[in-house]
Amino acid sequence: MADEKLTSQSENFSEWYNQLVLRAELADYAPVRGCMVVRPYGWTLWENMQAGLDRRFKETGHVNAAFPTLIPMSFFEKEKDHVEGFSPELAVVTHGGGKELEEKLAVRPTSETIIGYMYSKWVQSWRDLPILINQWGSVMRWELRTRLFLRTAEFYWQEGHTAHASAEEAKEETYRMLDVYADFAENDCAIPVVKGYKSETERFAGAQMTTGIESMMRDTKALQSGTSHYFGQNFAKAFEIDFLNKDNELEYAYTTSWGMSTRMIGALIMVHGDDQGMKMPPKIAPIQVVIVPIYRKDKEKDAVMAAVDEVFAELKAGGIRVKVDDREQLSPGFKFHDWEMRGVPLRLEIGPKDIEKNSVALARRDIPGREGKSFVSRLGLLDSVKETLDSIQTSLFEAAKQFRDENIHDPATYEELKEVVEKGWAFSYWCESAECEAKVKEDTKATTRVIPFKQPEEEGTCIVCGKKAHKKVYFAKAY
RNA sequence: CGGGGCGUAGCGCAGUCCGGUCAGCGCACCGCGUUUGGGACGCGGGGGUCCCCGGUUCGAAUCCGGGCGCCCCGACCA
Repeated sequence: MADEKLTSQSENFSEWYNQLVLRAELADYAPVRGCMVVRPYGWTLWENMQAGLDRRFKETGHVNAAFPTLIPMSFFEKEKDHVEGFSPELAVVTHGGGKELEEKLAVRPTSETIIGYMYSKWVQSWRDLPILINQWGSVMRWELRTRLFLRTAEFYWQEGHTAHASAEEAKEETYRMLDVYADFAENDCAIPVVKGYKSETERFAGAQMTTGIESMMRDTKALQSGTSHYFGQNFAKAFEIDFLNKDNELEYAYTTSWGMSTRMIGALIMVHGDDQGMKMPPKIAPIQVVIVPIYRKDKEKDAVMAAVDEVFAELKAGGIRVKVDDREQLSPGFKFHDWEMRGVPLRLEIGPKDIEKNSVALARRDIPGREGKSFVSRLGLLDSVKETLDSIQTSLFEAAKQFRDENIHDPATYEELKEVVEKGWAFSYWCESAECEAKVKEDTKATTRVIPFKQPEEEGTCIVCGKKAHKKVYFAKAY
C-alpha cells in the first residue's frame, strides 16, 4: 500500500503528479524506456472516455476502422512538411523473419500517410465522398523526454481521417470535430477549454490549419488536449486522392484529421487534482460511488453488511458504477484516504448508527473534510446519489473554470507579460509574426497556445513589437 | 543529446568514504488474536544473483575499469 502522504502540489507539482499516477494505479513504467503500462483503473477511465467520444463520432456520421501499425518508409517522403515534422521521432523496423527488410517500415507516429494511400484507392468519384473514418489505436513517437500519460513513446488515442469534395466541407468538418472535443472535455471531463487556431509555428506537420482545445492545469501551465487539422489538398496531392467532380473534372480531395489521446487522463489529473489526490468527474469515473462498511463486532457486521448489500444492489440497478470496499484488514480511515486519492467522487459510509436511523453518510470528494459530509435517508437514496453526482460534475467544472479565469491576465506592457506568464496565461494582442512569437518564447519559455475563435471587436497593438494587431492570443508555458 | 541524481526484499531507504557479525530498517506480504465513524495494534513468520560484466584481494554491496537502465532539470513534441 502507498505511503501516507503525497508530495503536495505546491512543494513539487511534477512529483505530486508522478506519485499520484503510480499510487492511484492508473499506470506504471514499462521495461522499455518511455513506455507505460496503463493499469486497469486507468484503462477503465480511458474506456469511459472512449465511450463518450465514440458516441459523439457516430452521432456526427463517422465509422470506425483499423489500419496497420507498420507503414512503408517511403510514404513519409511524399509530403515534405510531414516528413520533416516526423522523421526525428520515428521508430523503424529493419528486420523481419530474421532477414533485413528491403524497405524499412516505420511504426506509425500517426496515420495520415497510410490512410491517404488507401483513400486514393477508394476514391474515384464525388459520389465516393465524403469518407468519414475514425480509428482507435496506438502510435509511437520516439520522445526524448517522457511523462506518464502526458508524453510517452507509445500512446493510445483515436485519429479521425476524412476526405471531402470541397474545401468548405472539409473546413466544416475540422471545426465540427473540434466542437466535439470541446463538448466532451467540458461536459464529460469537466475541463473548461479554449477553442482556437494554432499559430503557424505550432501547426501540425503538413496541415494548412490546425485548431485545438487548450486548458489550464493547476500549476497554471497550458495543455492541449485535442486537435483538429485541415490539410487542404496537401495529402491528396501527395497520395493522389483524386476524383471526378460533378462537372466531370479531375480534382484533388480535401482532407482532415483530428485526434485525442490518453493525454486527456493527464489533463484530468492536473485540472482537478488536489493534495489528497485525484478528483474524477462522475460522468467518466471508473467508480462513481464507493461504499465503506463500518462495524465493530461480528453482530454489527452482519447487520451492516446486509444494509450495504441492499444499498449496493439498489445503486447498481439504478445504473451507478458502485463498489463495496469490504477489505477486512483495513480501517475505515485508511479506506477514506485511499479512495480520495483515487478520486472516487462520492463515498458512502454505512455503520451501526446508520442502521439505527435508516440513513447513510455521504462524503463528496470535491468538498474536503466535514463540509462535504452529509447524512441522508435510505429512502430515496438513489435520487440523492444521482443529484449529488450531478452536483459534483458541475462544481468540478465551475471550480476549474474559476481557477483558469483567475489566472488569465491582460498585461499592459511586454515587461508585464514576462511577469505574468510565470504565474498564469497572458491574453494579449499579437501581430501574428513568427519573430514576436519567437521573442516571447526566448525571453519567457511561454509559447502561443491558441488564437481563440472568439475575438474582441476592436483592433489593438502587438504586446511585443507595438505594431497594429488584429488578433488576441494566449501566451503560456505548456506541457 | 548535455547537466544532476540513483540502482541493496514488492515499495521506500540505510550500509559504500574507511573491504572482514552488513544482509539490515520502515512499509507491504503470510499466520493468530485484539481492533474498525478520518491513515489500528501485539506476537510470530516468509522473502535478496546487493543492476550487469570484468579486475584487485585470503576476502568485495563496499576499491578499480567497462557497460546497461531509470528518474529529475534544459533544447523538440499529442
